[in-house]
Amino acid sequence: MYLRALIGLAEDGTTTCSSEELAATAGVNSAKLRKDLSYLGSYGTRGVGYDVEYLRYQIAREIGVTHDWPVVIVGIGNLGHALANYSGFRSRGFRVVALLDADPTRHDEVVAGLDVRSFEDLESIVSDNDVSIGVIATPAVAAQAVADRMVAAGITSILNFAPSVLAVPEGVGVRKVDLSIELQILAYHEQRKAVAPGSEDAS
Amino acid sequence: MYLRALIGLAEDGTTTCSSEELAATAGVNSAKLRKDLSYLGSYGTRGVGYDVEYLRYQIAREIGVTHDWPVVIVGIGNLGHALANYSGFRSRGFRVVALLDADPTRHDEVVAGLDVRSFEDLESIVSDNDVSIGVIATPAVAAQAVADRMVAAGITSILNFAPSVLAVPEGVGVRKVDLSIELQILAYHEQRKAVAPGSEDAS
DNA sequence: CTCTGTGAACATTTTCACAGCT
DNA sequence: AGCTGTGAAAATGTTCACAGAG
Repeated sequence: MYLRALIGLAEDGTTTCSSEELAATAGVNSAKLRKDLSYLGSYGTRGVGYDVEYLRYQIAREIGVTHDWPVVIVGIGNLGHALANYSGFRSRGFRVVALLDADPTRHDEVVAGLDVRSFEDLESIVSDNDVSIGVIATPAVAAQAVADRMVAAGITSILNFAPSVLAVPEGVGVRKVDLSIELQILAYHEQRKAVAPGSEDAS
Repeated sequence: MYLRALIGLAEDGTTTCSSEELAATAGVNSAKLRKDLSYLGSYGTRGVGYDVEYLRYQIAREIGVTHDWPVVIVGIGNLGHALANYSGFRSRGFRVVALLDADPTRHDEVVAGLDVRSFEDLESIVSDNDVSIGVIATPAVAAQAVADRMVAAGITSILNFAPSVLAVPEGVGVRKVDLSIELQILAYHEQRKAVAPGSEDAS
């Protein structure tokens, strides 16, 4: 979040910023921002603030986005399509090296300049491109099998868009994005507003 | 999460479950699950567990997904496309009533059985369908303007996929989904593994 | 005099552990 | 006997408030 905020400031031509400004841009409290950044080291200047470019580089280095990470996407339905075309990945240091789908009728398609390949090619793609991050955009029923195969092929981080909890071995990282849960959270607050109008936060 | 886990159990024919089982399905600790559910009331039976259907209904009622929520999606690029077609919304009580895009060349298109309409129609659509939830899938630069217009039209909850922090009035709920941040978190853990192999969690 | 970096205070979340219901 | 519901404890996260650097 801070990295993105810094990139935004840099694009606006800002060279220096205070914790207050950066916190506002990122949408957090300035004390929290300073505490968070303090864990990385002392990259600010007292009485002045932070140098945007310098801090940006330090954060990028810390979180490991100074070099490209090759990524494979499995499941080229609507969501896989969108992910393959999502420019935010490329601009943030991720390079989609392959799109895989179990459905052979999709293997003709070219999406985002890559042709959709067979899921059978997973192992060779992973070893050839040294891939350690996989994205699952399949239906829920297929997700666990895809994850197992990814892990067997040597992938150690999985971003899961399927609405299912994945069981993976120790040492494999999984993050889940569930679009409908986000909407349900909004609906919950909507309902509360309707029932008891008054105190409500905007987070 | 618990609701989804319960739906999964119900589909498998399970009629009763313990906090241990449900927690495992949802991927959390059983004590946490019991504490969470206790805030809703005492819907379990000591010595037995929870009735799947009963608990499912109680949670659905609590979070407000017993009736349909009309939703509008603004920005029908790749992501908007995917969201419009995402079956998870419909099955979880959300009904996409309109797809809007500022680009007139897209107004011919029919996506997911709905035709893409002009962003100018926002106000009438919101009032005609009593919409209180809006989804922003536009580029970052357009997001704030779209949000402002949504709020003016009467929308009080926004799901934002654009990588920008939205400023909204008190009382308007915003949730943000940033796909590249999730990948960055995985990359961070990958880098840590490479540097200092050993203790690593699989969350 | 301004703004960072940080110990200490405060707040929230998670887990433990067990009383008590069925 | 088995499992929920829940106080109390532990862990974690956030904010305050100020010493001290520039």
